[in-house]
Amino acid sequence: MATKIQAVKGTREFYPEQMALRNFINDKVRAASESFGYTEWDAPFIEPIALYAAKSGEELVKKQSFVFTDRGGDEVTLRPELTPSLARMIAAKQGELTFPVRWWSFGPFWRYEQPQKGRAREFFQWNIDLLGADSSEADAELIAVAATFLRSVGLDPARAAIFVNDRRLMISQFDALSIPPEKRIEVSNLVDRRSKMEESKWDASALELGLTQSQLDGLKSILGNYDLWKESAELVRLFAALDVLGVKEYVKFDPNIVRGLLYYTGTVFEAFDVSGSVRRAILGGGRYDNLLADVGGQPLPAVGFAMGDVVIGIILQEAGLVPEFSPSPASVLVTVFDDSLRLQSLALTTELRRAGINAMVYPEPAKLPKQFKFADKMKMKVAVTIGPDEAANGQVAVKSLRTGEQVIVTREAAVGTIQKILA
RNA sequence: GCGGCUGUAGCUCAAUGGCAGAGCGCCACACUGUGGAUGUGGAUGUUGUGGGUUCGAAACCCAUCAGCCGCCCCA
Repeated sequence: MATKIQAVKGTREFYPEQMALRNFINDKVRAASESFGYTEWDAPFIEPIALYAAKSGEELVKKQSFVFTDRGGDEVTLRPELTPSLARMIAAKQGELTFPVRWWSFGPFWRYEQPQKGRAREFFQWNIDLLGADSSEADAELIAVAATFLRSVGLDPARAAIFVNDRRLMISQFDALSIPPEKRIEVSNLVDRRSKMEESKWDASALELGLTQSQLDGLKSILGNYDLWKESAELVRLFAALDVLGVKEYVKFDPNIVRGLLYYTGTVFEAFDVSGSVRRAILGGGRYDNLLADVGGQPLPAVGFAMGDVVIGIILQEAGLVPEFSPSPASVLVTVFDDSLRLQSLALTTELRRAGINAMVYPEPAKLPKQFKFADKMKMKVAVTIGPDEAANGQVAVKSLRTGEQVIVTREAAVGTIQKILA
């Protein structure tokens, strides 16, 4: 008995309809990236686990990686993120690359997580980074790329928004409250969780962390102050740049955005669907000026972000923004009337292909209703028939499946007639 | 890794311990040279999987797998 082997937990099978969505996202990602002058690149899909041990955080390495020992005895993992590979590849050619470097990538990643809506163990991720510039305008450019993508897929500012903050600003505010430097990470993590917790519980956690009541009050007033960006020279410059980049309506300052990753040093941002059912970030990123030096390269400022395909895919489907799926890339079906005429149908199909038309021929003689039903289900636009009458007169029957109109034309005029219908 | 909910026809779901069903879809025919509409007929299945309780289990119990929700983490 054949045993059914299931797909691995947390993976997705891409039937043609899902593949079309993946390609749609990929196409828009490419267009947004290239419109700002970014070049496509990629890294290996398997990497030494040690690559992530340095900077990615224990959670990611110990609990969320697909680790295994290869036949040579080396510990390797399916890549859980791209940035460490980027840092290595940049560092290796730091002397010969032309900076600033603008690179983007769209490829598969794996994380051993509990799968649920918006989260899979195997997913595709867009990464885009600008290395070698530390200006607010560089930060603004990445945010503008993100906004350009959101706009290009049809998500308007009422539906999707990018929230921005700056870690430098938050640190100066923490300092003003006399929050000790060693508590910054814990306080940041607490800020990160605030939107998911009840206020009283959140207050209690803050006090448990060792904050005084007046520090807590001060922190809450910071997190409620949406004009705080005016105190940051960097953010003032950033918003001025976003204005002339034409994406200001997508971007809002939010002091509650801090992001979990350790390596961010300045601007941080996250995009959310503000009206749908998915409560997860669409994309997230920021400035990470220390990473290159941390992996052994020369110090190099950098800014970038990443977007997974799962959340954006759900949002696009919910919003009805996915283009209608076309079951076949062929727009023309050539029917096969009977056994004696099948070669004529094959020959005509070949002619259509040589004229640049995607065309398929029914693979065997069958009742015409069956063949027409097939063409209809495949959403093809034209059905062509060569029956005994047409064959005897050197003609073909060309039917537009959209209008239902059929014309009999000479064999020589067939290609031109079909081209006219498809135009 | 932890806690909860769910799993029945291709899909959406019904059947609360007593013969496993409906709608949609699918196939055939009406229609031997033409799709969408309509009508008539037909097939759906190891009730996720394995065990247990019971005269009898889709239902109750245990285990396991998967999906979903939450925690953790994050794209």
